[in-house]
Amino acid sequence: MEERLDASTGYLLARLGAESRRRWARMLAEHQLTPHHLAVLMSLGHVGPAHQQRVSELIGVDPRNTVAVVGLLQRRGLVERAVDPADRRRHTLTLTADGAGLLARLREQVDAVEDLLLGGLPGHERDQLHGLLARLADTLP
Amino acid sequence: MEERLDASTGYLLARLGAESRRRWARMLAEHQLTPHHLAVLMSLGHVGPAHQQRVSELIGVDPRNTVAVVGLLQRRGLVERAVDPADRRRHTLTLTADGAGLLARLREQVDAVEDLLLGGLPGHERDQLHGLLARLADTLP
DNA sequence: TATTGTTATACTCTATAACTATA
DNA sequence: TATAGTTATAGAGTATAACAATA
Repeated sequence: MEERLDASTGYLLARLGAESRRRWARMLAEHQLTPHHLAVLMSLGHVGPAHQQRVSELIGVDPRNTVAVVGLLQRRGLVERAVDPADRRRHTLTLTADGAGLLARLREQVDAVEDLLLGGLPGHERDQLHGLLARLADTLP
Repeated sequence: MEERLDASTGYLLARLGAESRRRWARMLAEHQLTPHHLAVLMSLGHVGPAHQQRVSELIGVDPRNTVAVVGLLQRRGLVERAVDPADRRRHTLTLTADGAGLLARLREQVDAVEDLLLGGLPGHERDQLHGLLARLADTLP
C-alpha cells in the first residue's frame, strides 16, 4: 500500500481491522461460514457453554443480529441451543463434538492467515501488538 | 466488555476495528457522512491532490465502490474532480476550501472519539500501539 | 492490449422498530 | 414492568461482471 495515513490510531485500527476481516472472510467462505460464525465457535471454545446474550457481547454483535448467525450453526449441528431450566427465557449455547472438531481444524487456517497478515512484524513486536490490543479490548465499556 | 477472547491477534484487530468504525460512523452521521467519506477527505488532506485510483488504494476501498463515495463529496462541494490533461483517463481529486474547512472541524471530533476509544491506555502505550499499527499498515501488499 | 473510471447488481453487515414469552 | 430472544426491514459496506474512454 506504499504511502499511508498515519493521522489517527482509530482510523488505522478500522483500516487494518477491515483488512483482517477480509482475509478471514475469504478463508471461511470455503466452509460457507462468515467471521461471525467463527467468532461464536471461538467464544464458546474459550468460555464454554454460554447464554446467547453473553455470546453477543463477547463477539460484539447486536443480539438481534446474532440470532441468524447462531441459527445457521445450529442447523449445521455445530452448536446446540437449549432452554435454560433456571430461566426459560434464556437459551444456553454449547459446542457439539462436530463444532469442536471444526473449530480445531479452523484454528490451523486461522494461524496461517494470521502469519500472512502479521508477517511483516518481527516476533517481539507481534507479541507487543497482541498485548496492547488485548488490554484495549478489556478497557472498552 | 468484561471477559474477552485473546486467542488471535487478527481477531482482536477485526473486533476493535469494528468498534472504532462504529464510533466514527455514529459521529459522522450527524454530518450525513460515512467513514469512507472522511477517509477520502483525510487522505486528500494528507497527500494533497491525487488521482481517484490512488485515493482508492489509500483508503482500502475498491475503485468501483469509490465512485459513489467521491460523487457525494463532489456534489456537496467538498472535493473537486478534474480531468488530468496529461492522461485524460485520470481524474484528479482536490479538496475545496469548504472541504478543507470541514476536515479541520471534523478533526476535533475525531480526536474526541479517539480519546474515548483509547482512554484506557496510558499515553506511552497509545504511542506504541500507533507505531505498531502504522508499521503493520506499511508492510501490507 | 492495458488502464482509469463508470454503471449495475447482488450479497453481507449493521442498526433499529416492533413483537413473543417469560420473569 | 423488565429481560431474552425473535422477526422484519432498511441502509451501509463489499465484491464482481460488463462497459466506455483513453493510452
